[in-house]
Amino acid sequence: MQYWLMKSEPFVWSWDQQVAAKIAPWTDVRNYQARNNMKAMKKGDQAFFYHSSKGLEIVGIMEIVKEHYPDPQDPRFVLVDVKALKPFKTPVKLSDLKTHPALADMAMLRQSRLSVSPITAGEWKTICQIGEK
DNA sequence: GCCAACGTTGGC
DNA sequence: GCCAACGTTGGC
Repeated sequence: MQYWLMKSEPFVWSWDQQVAAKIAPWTDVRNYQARNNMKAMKKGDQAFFYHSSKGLEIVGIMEIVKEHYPDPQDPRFVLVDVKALKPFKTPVKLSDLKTHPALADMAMLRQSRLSVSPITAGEWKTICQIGEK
């Protein structure tokens, strides 16, 4: 199983909307590196939901329920379907990620503009421990 | 609102 | 294929 982090601006698509929608496609990724990460996703993989621009925190965990398929808006890009699994008790702030020594190599920190990035198993565990406190 | 860090575009 | 100019993302 692989782990991911997916960013969304909450005023465009928020965690609460994701929860209400149950299963929804992850749309509007227009970056090839992010797309390639989406193509690498397998059914059953888990992903953090991160609120960018406003919030700046990981708010919960999602599961990939359908692997990549062409984006009808632009066939060069793809969609995956995701489902909210559970919210964090304590959202994990960007500032927490930045200050934690075990997370210094996180892909999203190294490349802040990448909207879909891989998370290692170790990073996943560390972040979940903070979020479930 | 600013700006750093990228990514994309288009002329050559 | 290079690179300057421009556009976008996203934190501050």
